[in-house]
Amino acid sequence: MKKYNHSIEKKWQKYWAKKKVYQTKDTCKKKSYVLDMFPYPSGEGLHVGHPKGYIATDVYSRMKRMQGYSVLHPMGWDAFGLPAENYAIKNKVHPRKAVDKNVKRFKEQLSMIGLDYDWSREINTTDPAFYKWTQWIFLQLLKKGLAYQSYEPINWCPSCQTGLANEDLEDGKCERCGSVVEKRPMRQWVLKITDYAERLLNDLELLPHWQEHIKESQRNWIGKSEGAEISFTISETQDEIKVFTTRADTLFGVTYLVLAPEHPLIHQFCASQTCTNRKQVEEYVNEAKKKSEIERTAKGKEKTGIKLEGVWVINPATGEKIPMFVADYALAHYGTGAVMGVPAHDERDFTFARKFALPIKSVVAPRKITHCGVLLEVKNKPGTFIFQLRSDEARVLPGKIGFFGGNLESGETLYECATREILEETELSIKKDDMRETFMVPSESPDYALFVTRIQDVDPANIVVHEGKGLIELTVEEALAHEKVSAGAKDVLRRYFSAQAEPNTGEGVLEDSGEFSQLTSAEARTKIAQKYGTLKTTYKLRDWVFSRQRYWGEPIPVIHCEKCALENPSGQGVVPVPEKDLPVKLPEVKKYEPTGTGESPLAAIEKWVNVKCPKCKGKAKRETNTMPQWAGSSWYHLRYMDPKNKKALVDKKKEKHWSPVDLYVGGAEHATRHLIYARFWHKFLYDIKAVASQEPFTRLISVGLIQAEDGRKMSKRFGNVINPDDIIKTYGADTLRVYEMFMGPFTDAIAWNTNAMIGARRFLERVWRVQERVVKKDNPALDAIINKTIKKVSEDIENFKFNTAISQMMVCVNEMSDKEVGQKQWKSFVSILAPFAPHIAEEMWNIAQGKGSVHLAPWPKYDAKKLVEEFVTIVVQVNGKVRTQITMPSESDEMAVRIEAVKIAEKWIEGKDIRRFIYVPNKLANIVI
RNA sequence: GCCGGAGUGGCGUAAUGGUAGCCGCGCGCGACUCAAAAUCGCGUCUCGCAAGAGGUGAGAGUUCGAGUCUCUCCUCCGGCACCA
Repeated sequence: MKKYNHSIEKKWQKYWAKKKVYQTKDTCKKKSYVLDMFPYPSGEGLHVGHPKGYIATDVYSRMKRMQGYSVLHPMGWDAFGLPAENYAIKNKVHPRKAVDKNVKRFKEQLSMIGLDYDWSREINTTDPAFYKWTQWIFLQLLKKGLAYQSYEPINWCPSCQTGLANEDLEDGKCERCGSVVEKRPMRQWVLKITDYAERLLNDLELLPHWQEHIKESQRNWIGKSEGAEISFTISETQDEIKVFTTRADTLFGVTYLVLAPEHPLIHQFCASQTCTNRKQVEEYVNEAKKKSEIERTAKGKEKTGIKLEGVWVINPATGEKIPMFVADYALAHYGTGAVMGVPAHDERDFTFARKFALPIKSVVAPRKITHCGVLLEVKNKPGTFIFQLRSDEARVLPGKIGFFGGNLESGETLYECATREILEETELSIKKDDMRETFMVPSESPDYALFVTRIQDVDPANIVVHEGKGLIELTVEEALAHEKVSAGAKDVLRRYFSAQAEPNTGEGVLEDSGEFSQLTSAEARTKIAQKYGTLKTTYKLRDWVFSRQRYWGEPIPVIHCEKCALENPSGQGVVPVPEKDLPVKLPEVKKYEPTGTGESPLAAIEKWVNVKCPKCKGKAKRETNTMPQWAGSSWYHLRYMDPKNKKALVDKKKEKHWSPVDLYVGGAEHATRHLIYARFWHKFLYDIKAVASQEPFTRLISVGLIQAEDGRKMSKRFGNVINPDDIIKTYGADTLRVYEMFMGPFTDAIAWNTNAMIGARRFLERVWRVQERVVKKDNPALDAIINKTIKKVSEDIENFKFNTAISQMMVCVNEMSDKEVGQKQWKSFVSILAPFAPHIAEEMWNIAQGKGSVHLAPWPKYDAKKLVEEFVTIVVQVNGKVRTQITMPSESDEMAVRIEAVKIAEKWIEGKDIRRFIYVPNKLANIVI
C-alpha cells in the first residue's frame, strides 16, 4: 500500500465535474435547499477563515444527497456596491473588469477545496439578466407605494461620498470606511420597510430554528415600543404639539417640554416672532446641526438646550403653563421629535431639570414605607436555618423563624435602618462584621420593607435578642418563599432607598395626580393616555434609504418628466420604466468616480440620461441614483431555483418546489442588515403572490470566525493571513476541511493553529493505513463501534456538531487500529467520512471497488441491535461517591446488579443499613446507606 | 443601563441530571533506527509513596447524585442605547 498522497485531489475534482456528480435535479419528493451567504469577490482573495461556512454546508449537503434528497447547493457573487467600486478606483481598473477577475480567482480557490456546488446555477448580481429582476422588484414596490422619494436629511459618508441607510452605520460611523457620517438633506429614494415592522417582528416566532441571538438582534433593531401620543397646546398660538411617551402615567409630573433642534415648529416660532429670543435659538439650532450624530449622542455628554422665551405650553392634565426648550437630547427621528419633561421620573429629564433649575414634581410613589423588619438567618450546619425567636424566649432556636422591626428614623435609608435594628435588638451580640449580606426581599405587607441578613461564623447560642414590641412570627415556609422570589438585593436597595439624589424611574402608585391618584402605574398609563391622547406604537426601525450617489449599482428604473409633473403634481413627475424595457443597463463609461455633489456619476452621461418620457413622449431624464449593495442579496436566494428564466424572476412551480431555503449559513454580522432586508423583500413578494412562503430561510446558523494564530482578526493589515491555497498545496484540501470542522463548535470563534491542523492530516493518514487490514469478512468485534459511529456522525451532521462527529470517527479509527476490518464495515466508514474528506474517501471507495462515486452512494444505516455491547461496565457508588466498578452482561436486571454491587462495595458499607438502591441501567449503581 | 450568550487541564475542546476532562494539539518516557524524521506504545487536572482526598469563575440551594437545574454575585463576548 502506497503512502497517502493528497495529489489525488485534482483527479477527483475533474472526475466529479465531468460526471456532473453534483448537478441539481429539480424533481424528487425529498428536497433540501442549502444556501451559503454569497461573497463579495474582493480583490484580496480568500483566507482560511472564509470557507469555514462553505465547508459546513458542503458536508451537510453531501450527506443529504447520499440520504436520497435532491439537493440545491448553489453559489454566486454579490458584486455590486461600494467594496467592489472602491477597490476598482484604488486599482484604477473598471469595476466590471475587477469583478470578473476577482470572481475568477474566488472560483478557483473554492474549487480547490472540493466544494459540491452546482456551477451551472452560478449567479452574479451585476449581470443584467439578474439585475433586470432586482429592478423589476423595485417597480413592484413603487407600484404599491412602498418606494417613495424623500428630502429628509440622511446619513452622508464624506469619504464614500454617498448617502447611507441606518443599517450601514456602526456607532455612527460608515460601516465600510469608518468615517464619521454627516446629516445631509438631499433627494433620495426610500423603501417603506416600516410598513412591515410589525410582521418582521411577529414572524420571528415562525422561525424556531434560528439562533436566539440573531432573533434578539432583530427585535432590538426593530425596537418596538408601546406608549401614547399626547397633545399639548401652545398657550400663545393654540398650536398643538404631539409628544410620544411610554410613561403616560407620569403626565401630571410634566414640568416642561423639549423640541428636537430639527422640529418644524421652531421655525414657526421664530418666523412669527412668538419667540422673543429667536436669535439665540437659531444659533443653538445651527450649532446642533453642525455636530455629528456621534458628538450629539456621546456618552456622558452634558445636556445642552435653550429656553424658548415667550412661548408657554399647557399641561393638559394640570392646566399649568410650563416652559418650552430646544435641546438636542430630543431626537428628531424618533417618536414625534418632541418630549415631555418629567424630571421626577426620568433620568435624562432629571439631569436637564437640575441644570436649568426646573421644578421636579413627583407623581409616582414606589410604595409607602414606614417600617423596617429583619429576618435573621444564621447558617449553622449546611441546610439548617436558625432564626431568632419569640419575645418571651429571647434566644435562638433551630428551625424556627422570627422577625423584628422598627420605625424608620428621619434621614435614614432603609438599609441603614435594617442594620441598626439588628445591632440594637441583638444587644450587640451580632457585630456588623458578622453580617455577610443584608438584602431586601419582597414583602406582602404594604408598609414594611422586609430584609434578610445572613450571619455566618457565629455560634447561634451566643446570640441574645432584645425583648421588644412588634415581634411577629412567620412560618419557615413563608420566610423561605420570600427568599426564593427575592430580586437582586443590592441593586434594589440602592435604587429604592438611598438618598434621594436620583429620579424614581420605577413604577408604583400614583400620587398628586387628580382622579388617577392611588392607581398603579400600569392602570393609570392606559387611562391617562386615552383621556389626553391616543395609544401609539413606535419603532426604532427607519425606512430604508435606497439610493446611492455612486456608479457601481443597479440603476433605479425610473424616469423624471417635467411635463408629467405639471399635469399631475402629486406624482412628482416620476414615470416608472415600462417592464418591457428592463433591464435599465448600467452604461459603460470611463469615468465612474463619485462626484461628491450629491449627484451620481451617471448624471454626467448625457446620452444615457436624456430619454423620451414613456408616458407623454416628451423630453425626460433618467434617475441617476443607483441601488445599495443590499438590493441583489435581498432576493438572490430565489434566483438559484431558476437562474436562467427570462420571463419571470422565478418560475412558480420551481419556486414552490424549492422554497423555502432549508438551511442558511453565514456571518452573524448580517443579522440587522441583509437578513432584515431579505425578509422584508420576501414578505413583499409573498404579498404580491410572487412567492409561496412567508419567510425565506427556515433554519439559520451563523459561522464562528476563524481568528489568526495571534488571536486577532485575520487581516492583511496585521500580516497574519493564512492562505488556503498554501495549506491545500502542502497538506491537501481534505486536511483543511477536516481541521476546520474539528476546531470546535461551529458557531464559536476560534483561533487558527497550523500545528493542531497537522492532527487532522495524521488522522487521514491513519484512516488510509486501515486499508492494509481490510478483509472480506466483517469483524464482529467492530460491529458496536461502527454502528455507534454511523449513528453519531449522522446525528451530529444534522445538528451542525461537526467537531464531535470527527471526534467519534477518530475513536472508531483508533479502535480499528490493531484489528482486521471487514469489507462492508470499511465501506460504511468511508461513506460517512466522505462528506468531510471527499477526495480521500473517493480514492479509498474506488480502491475498495465501491460502485460509482461514493458521493452518490446510499448513506449507511446503523443497526440498533448492534449498538449494544455484550458486557458493560457499571459504576458503583456509595452515597453518591464513586467507589469501584463491576462488569456485567448488558441489560442485567436490577436485582442481579444489586447483589454484585453490594458484594463488591462491602468495604465502604461497613455493615450499615442500605436505605436505598438506585440503578441506572447499564451505567451506574448507587448504594445509599 | 436593558436584552441575549458563555466561563471546564498548558492550549482547542467533550460530557440525555449518572465515572469530569472523550478527541485533538503540546509535553514527557519507551519501542523501532547507526542516527534522525515518520510511525507505534505508555503517561500527562491538583495534593499524596500509597490508600485516598480535592477539583468545572465565587457563594448558596434542590437531589441518592450537579459542569449540567434554581437563586445571588463576579468576569468575558455579542446586540441595542440621551429611543422619551
